[in-house]
Amino acid sequence: MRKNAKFDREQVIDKATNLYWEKGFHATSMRNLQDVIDMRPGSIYAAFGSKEGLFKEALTRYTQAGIAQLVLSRASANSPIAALTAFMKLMIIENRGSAPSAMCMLAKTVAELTDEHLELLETAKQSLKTMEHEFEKLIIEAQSIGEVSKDKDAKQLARHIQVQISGLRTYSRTCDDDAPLSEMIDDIFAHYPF
Amino acid sequence: MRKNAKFDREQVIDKATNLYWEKGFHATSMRNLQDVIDMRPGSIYAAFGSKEGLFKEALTRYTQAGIAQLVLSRASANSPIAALTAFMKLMIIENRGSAPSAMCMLAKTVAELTDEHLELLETAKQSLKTMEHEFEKLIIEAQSIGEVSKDKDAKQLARHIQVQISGLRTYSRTCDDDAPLSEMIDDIFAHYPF
DNA sequence: ACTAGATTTGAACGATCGTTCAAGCTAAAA
DNA sequence: TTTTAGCTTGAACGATCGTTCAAATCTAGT
Repeated sequence: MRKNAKFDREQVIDKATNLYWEKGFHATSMRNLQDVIDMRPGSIYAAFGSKEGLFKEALTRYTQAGIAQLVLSRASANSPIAALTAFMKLMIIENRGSAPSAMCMLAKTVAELTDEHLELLETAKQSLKTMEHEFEKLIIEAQSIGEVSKDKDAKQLARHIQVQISGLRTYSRTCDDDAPLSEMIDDIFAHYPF
Repeated sequence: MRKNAKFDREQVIDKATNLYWEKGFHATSMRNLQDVIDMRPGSIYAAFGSKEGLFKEALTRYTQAGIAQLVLSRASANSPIAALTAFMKLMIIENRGSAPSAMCMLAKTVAELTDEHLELLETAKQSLKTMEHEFEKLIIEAQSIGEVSKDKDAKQLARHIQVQISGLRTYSRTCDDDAPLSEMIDDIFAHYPF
């Protein structure tokens, strides 16, 4: 006993996440993963159980990274709404070229998977709800400092943001021009329901 | 020659479209398709060339059906905006249970595919642009009858609708409740940018 | 240095993938 | 009725799929 795994679990999950994010669940083969994370099948199955198991960890990792990025955006912004704006521009515009996919991995997953992979589907749905709740917390903060009216329903506003992100990231796949995207993001917080 | 194909090409493409729409390109196997459309591989390849060829025809068929539905909505509505509202409620809420997927097949395709299937990806992107243009035509009609201000940019409004549809259909995958969806659709045309 | 137990390796499994094609069938033309 | 050209059939192809496991390797504890 006592022999510890020699691979860096976090690094491996990161690489797997990027591949899954780029190609989707079905188009990613275990052999693709073997190459990218530089592990042999036996080790992968010992560590993660199955292709689904590794994907599930990738979803979790992706969600944690998303929340961390939102926290980071809040830290470097002057207000909650400024943070949300910066976060959206980062996800939708700035990272468009460098990220594995312009799509949100969670949205891409709920779009791709069916009941055939119910557990993964539910995990992705739950993660989207988690992100929505993080948006809601920022909106409540905005209300507490008077940046957003207390008359508004924070849940409704959070839902609105979630819809806009999904819509804009899908739309960004069909247009190369950044300008309308940036304009639309600014408009979100300048008009109803804000 | 003289011997005609005995299968009904339109019916076959319809069935293939529904299967591709439900499962996506990669998760749909030629054997799944063989079962659903009741043709043997040789006939399928003679008629459509490849899995990609059949998918391309499915995308085209799906787009034509979408446009036809929009025309139908316009015919039974009193105004262009009422038509757009009805169309969105139909796509996003009413057909949610009966359609192969809650997602738009075009959005699902641009989310799933990468440059590895460039031709299909471009076809789907183009079809989304086509739908957006159809929305624009309805908005211009709305402007001509005074339902929408002529000061507004029809292209911008059409883009806005496209984003809302993608966003709402993705969101509808994560929530079972129809009420917020219906409310959000009504809100689109009651507030900025309309 | 030796042992023991965990990890890693990579060949191999049966299943399924997209696709092909020779043979059989069918129906219009002769 | 025979011919003939196009359509249909389904077995089969090589490739690749997700996964397994016995053997080799490694390292902490003695």
